[in-house]
Amino acid sequence: MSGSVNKVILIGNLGADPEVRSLPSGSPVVNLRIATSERWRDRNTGEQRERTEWHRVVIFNEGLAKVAQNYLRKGSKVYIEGQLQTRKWEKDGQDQYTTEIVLQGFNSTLTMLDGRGEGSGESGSYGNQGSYGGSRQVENRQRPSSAPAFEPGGMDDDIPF
Amino acid sequence: MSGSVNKVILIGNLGADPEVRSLPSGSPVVNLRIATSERWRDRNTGEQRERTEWHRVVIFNEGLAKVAQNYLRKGSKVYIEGQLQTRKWEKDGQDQYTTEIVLQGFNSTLTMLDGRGEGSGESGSYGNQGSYGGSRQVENRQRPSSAPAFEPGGMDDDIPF
Amino acid sequence: MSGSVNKVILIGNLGADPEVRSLPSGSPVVNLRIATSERWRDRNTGEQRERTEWHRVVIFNEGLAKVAQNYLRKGSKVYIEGQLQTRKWEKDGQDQYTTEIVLQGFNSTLTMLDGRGEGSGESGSYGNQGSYGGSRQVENRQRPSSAPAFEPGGMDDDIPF
Amino acid sequence: MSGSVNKVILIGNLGADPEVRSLPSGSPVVNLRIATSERWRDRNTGEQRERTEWHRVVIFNEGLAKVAQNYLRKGSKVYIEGQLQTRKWEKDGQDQYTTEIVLQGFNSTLTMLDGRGEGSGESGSYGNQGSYGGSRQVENRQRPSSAPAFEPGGMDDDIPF
DNA sequence: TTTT
DNA sequence: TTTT
Repeated sequence: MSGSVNKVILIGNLGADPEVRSLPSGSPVVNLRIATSERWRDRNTGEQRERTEWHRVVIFNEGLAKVAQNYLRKGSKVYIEGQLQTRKWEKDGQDQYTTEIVLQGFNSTLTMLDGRGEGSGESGSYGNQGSYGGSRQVENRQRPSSAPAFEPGGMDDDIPF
Repeated sequence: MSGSVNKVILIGNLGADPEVRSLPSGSPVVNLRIATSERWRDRNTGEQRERTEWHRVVIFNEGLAKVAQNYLRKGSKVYIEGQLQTRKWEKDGQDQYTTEIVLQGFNSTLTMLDGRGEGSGESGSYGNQGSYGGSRQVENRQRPSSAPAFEPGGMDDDIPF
Repeated sequence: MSGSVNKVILIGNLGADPEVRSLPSGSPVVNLRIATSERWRDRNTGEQRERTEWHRVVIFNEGLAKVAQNYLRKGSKVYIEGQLQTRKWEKDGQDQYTTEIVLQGFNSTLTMLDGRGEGSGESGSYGNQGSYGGSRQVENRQRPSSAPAFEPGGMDDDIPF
Repeated sequence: MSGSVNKVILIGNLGADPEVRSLPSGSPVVNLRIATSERWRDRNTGEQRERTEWHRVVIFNEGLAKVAQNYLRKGSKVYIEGQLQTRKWEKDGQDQYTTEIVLQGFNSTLTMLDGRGEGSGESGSYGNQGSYGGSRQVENRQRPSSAPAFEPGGMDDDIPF
């Protein structure tokens, strides 16, 4: 089927430092554990309630994997855009299924929302968020850099809006 | 943690008719199986490849549950907005985890993208999409119906844009 | 037409303190100016480039309007979900059009992404982000608070995933 | 500023055939007019109300521009993901501003939601939606085509979910 | 100017 | 007019 969309948008905090592996090809793959929480007041008891959801994020996109590896730490707050994938594996001869948010290729995004990588503390130096945004966009950007993005006029030249 | 977002957006087709259950409270709960697919050309072999992903959707929102029950069928194309939740259950004494897209409360959406409910054929009469969009929005809409949504002016009254 | 979606998602910073007005009904309306920026490296010159986009946000949703009024300040970073609306007005007898991101009713969201309301400094006490998330969700939440959200089982009871 | 997001998601119908122009560089640029509508029941009068919003979409992304040019017609239903940009122009010596949804570079999407290109009728042959999805993804896809996307295991090898 |  |  074409005409389908599979998109996940998360804003949350890392529950642990990123975990880095390598594909046989040498490409880095980064796994993140991200928590999102919601709070609400119970309608019956009136008390404050909270629910935390944990998400598995897998980054295949090389540029984003490097960003994650270099700038994210336990506690970092991130914005993520990826897609849902469920994979099957076995445990004691029994099928298991794991659903992950995959960042791969176009239409994947990772943006740091704190400039500090606050959290674990034992982090070392991993720069600021600016260097990442730039590097990622370099590889995907397509607008001709020398031409203006828009020219006056458009669909209705006389009454352009 | 506050300041988090957990959002899933899907456009896909139902792999089966909706499955309706009832909560102890009598509220309907609807389960959907939705397929999203992507196609691409293999970089090495040049051949066309396709991957289909199956998603579990659970609708707790009563208005949306009724829409799903009444208007969706196997093959229906839908737009869905919900959130990720993973629940734990047991099988043969072993923990299992299932991740679902939950439509519940505010910020959940379900929109039919075909006016026919094409697919199974044995569908019977389940109306058109218009009746749903209306009914759902009735219960959530908040703009005072008699007042204009906007008045001229705003942050910079003289140079409003 | 049914079957349509109109959604804007922004993460950016307020360029000024929120501007609060009141509808004839007494309901508060809050206007925000939000900046989003992107940086990239120019393909030809290799130099760093930046583009900032300014957005007009209008909050009709009462709960979110109060949050904005109480907790946001110039410089605050926010996540916003709303919809596009263009309104027409006149200036010197000439039609003008202004496009805004409207937060109104269901499917609107405003989330603070910094816990401090940093920015202007002369802010006074406007609490932490947690108090907002809760209050908003109170008015929209629908899951019965006493019942478990999920029961084991689902569409395929034996092979639940 | 880094750490910002500027995203628009639309599902709507074309109010007119796509309008194709060319940049000085020869790259095609396509303008679309897209309508989104919402219906609700007036709380006071109880009558059905409808509001249609018209959006200007500008496609700079070459692959998506070709898809739009070849497969979209007046009446076509599309899913669009782009970003907001407001540009300034002059009319009778007075500043005017136009806000558009721009599809450009990574993180832009255009998906046909009807397989027919229904609408104008005088369309000629513009294939099916499949050919587009493929071609677009070819140019952006990054997963190594020969390697499995996932290997069993992950962050917690023993308790993988 | 679309669509239902 | 924000932010880095």
